[in-house]
Amino acid sequence: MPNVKNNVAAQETRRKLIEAAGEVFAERGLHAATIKQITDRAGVNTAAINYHFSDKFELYAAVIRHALSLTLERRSAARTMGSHEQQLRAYVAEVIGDLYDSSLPAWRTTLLGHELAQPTAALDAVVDELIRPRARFVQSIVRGIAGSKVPEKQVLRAALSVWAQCFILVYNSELIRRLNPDVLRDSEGLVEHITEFSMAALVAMRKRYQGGRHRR
Amino acid sequence: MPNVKNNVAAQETRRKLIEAAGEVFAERGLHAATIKQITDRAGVNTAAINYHFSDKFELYAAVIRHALSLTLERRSAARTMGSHEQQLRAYVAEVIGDLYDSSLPAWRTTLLGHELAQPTAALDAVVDELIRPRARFVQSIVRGIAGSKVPEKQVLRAALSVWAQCFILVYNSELIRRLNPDVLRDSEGLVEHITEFSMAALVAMRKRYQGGRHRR
Amino acid sequence: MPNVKNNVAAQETRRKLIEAAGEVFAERGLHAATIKQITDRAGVNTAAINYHFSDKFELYAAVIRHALSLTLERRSAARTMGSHEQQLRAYVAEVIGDLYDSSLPAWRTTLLGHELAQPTAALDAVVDELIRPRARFVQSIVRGIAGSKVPEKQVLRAALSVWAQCFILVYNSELIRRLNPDVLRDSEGLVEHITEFSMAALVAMRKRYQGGRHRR
Amino acid sequence: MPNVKNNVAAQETRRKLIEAAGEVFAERGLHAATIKQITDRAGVNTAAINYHFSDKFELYAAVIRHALSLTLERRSAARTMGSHEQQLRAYVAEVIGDLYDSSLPAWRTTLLGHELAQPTAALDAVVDELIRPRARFVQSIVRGIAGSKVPEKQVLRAALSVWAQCFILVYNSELIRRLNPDVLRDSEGLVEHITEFSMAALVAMRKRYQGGRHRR
DNA sequence: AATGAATGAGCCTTCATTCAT
DNA sequence: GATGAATGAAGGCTCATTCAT
Repeated sequence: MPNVKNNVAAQETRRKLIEAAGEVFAERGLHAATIKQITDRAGVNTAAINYHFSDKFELYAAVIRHALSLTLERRSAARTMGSHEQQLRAYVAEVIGDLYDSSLPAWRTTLLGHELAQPTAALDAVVDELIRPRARFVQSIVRGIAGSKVPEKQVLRAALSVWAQCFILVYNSELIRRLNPDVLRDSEGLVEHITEFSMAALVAMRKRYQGGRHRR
Repeated sequence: MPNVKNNVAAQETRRKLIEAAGEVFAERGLHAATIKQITDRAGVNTAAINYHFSDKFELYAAVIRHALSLTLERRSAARTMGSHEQQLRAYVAEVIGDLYDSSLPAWRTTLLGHELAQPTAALDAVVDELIRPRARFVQSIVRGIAGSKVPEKQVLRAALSVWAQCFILVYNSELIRRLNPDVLRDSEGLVEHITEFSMAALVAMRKRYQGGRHRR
Repeated sequence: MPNVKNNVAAQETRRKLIEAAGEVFAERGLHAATIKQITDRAGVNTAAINYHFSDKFELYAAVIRHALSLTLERRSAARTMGSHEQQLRAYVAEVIGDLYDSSLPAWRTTLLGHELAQPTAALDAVVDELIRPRARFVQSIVRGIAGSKVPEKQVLRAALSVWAQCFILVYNSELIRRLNPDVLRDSEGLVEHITEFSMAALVAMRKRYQGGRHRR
Repeated sequence: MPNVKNNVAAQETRRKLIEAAGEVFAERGLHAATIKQITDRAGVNTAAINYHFSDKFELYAAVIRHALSLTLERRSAARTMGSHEQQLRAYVAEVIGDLYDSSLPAWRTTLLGHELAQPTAALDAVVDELIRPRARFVQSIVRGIAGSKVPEKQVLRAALSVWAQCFILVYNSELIRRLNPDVLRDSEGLVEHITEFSMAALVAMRKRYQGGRHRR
């Protein structure tokens, strides 16, 4: 039977390690980060990683899982209610809001961005649990707005167009910051813009396919 | 001073090293890639890297520069001619065409994608020479389409929306392939979609700001 | 001062540790065996070894002492009775019987064999308490059979010849098993063979030195 | 095409490493020996082991192979000539002579003794190339002396008796030295003793089975 | 220009041991 | 008496780099 008090201390050590590892992995990447950098930042001994996570890669996987759970917890309950436009706006707000939620560690999106660019074995979980469901959700909204006349292929492309505008901001925010830091300052303006930009395009798409007047 | 024959051989060795390094860096990333993997693939001795590039990082920088030059050479002369819509279409085609040009090494966009996600000192060159000019060019097209009434802030956001749709496909193609491989099959369809989607949104934006009827 | 109940539990833990350690040390050797392997097999906590034996080497010494005591307990009372040949047979049976006594743990002879091949500080006890007394005893039997005319040097050599035949079987049984597994199947036949083989040689030696006809 | 001069230097480094490793492995055993102890004694860098032998275990295997080849080279050409007794004497002299050949490194038999007591993956080669052929050869000599009437089972046991007397001296010489150092002083006396002791026993065995007077 | 050999620095990991409970 | 947690020391190995040729 585990000692309760020690168990609490152990959980605290795990937490400190994951936090420190998240920062270091985000700064340097999986390979360039060293165990010593992580344990120094966490204020524990090097061997603690082996004790709590077996090895460096298992720690990395735990960090990714943690980053994932933090992001998933933000899922808005309100995003399936209201008009299509309201749903779209809610979704965009949810995704972009990730960037501005100061209660979440800043390394989270950076680290997931790395993982998406340079997949390790941990990628599958990220895609399956985070990316794909969001992409699917966008597809359903797009279908709702564009109407049933638009062929599936076009819906997929349009969903990609919508999703890309959000994805770029979250997972390539460092690049955006370099290109155009001002654009990130106004979170609500961004949400509004992406929603209107996409709505206009989707409504036009709907019209194009209404009454068989579509070109292709 | 090296004689001509040796110089030719040396150039050939450099070329082989850059080619091999491009592949290995794209597969594993800067830190995880080892010099031995690169020299083995290039069929040369380990010491050759230090001889030709002084160290591993210089080789990496040379590879990035090479990838950059290959991409920049594709710049279409036609993209500044014709109507705004034609210009937009030409631009989208140019960027997306990167992915489908089989005369270029496949590791090129992957490697640049890594660099954008996990910047090294080489990032500045990539942003300055490749990304920023393209972003600026998109802004000018967007301004042309949206008209002078639209505030600069909105133009920047709209340019981001257009640019994001292309960027995602090129520099996160591996992710797109996982999510929805079919969408990448039809290059021309993609170009057409992005152009129409963006045109519709931009035209709507123009209209919204015409005659002072705009909301914000 | 520990109470009785705990003391009994403590003795049980010690016993389990020695048993488990015997097996693991026999399988892997002193250095390759790890404390975790031992405590896992014993079903106790890692710290138990330090608590009961202060350190790994003390545990090893305790295991050797235990193996020694198990072997010494087998000493046959009958081996000093009867004719010289009977004594010899009794001795050979006693030593070889070690291998076939299923009430003893199998790791015992293996472990002692390791210790003899790669001495640690524990070797002295093994030689002093187990090996040397047996070697001396063989010498006395050989002297009894060969008679007083045979010079001491020859008796020592002959004792070595007798002792070697038994020693090999017990402490290199794994090697014998690889070379000729059948020979180990018939314990009684082995005892009989070694006795007869040695008796014939010793009797011949006695004859050679009788009446001053010896060569050297 | 490898540079000849460097190649010679590389061979010299390999030789120094094997020599040093032989000593250290013999002193401490495979696991207790450290790479640093070996490279320090060889006067080379730690990484040299990786460069020349991949890893510690491959070095160990190379050392065992080297020890084996040194021992095998001593195989006497004369041992299959002359009478059975002469053959037996030649064989015993060959095996025991191993111990007294000062041109051979002293760690050789110690190391092989360790390997026989605590087999690693390298054991197979030792048994197959060194031990088994010698055991077979002893069997053939024993058969020659004992005659065709003696059943195979008895020949195998007798060969074991002969072989054990030599084996003990060579591969447990450290133990013998502790028990009775004098006996090792006179190499020729030992050879003579083992030959005569065994001959007497084998001749007696032959007689016992002649004319069907044997007991079992 | 090119290469085989060698090296120093550093990394991940293991392990026996200790500490607090 | 027993244990979960933590740690310091050390080991094997990898790797970029350098050196001599």
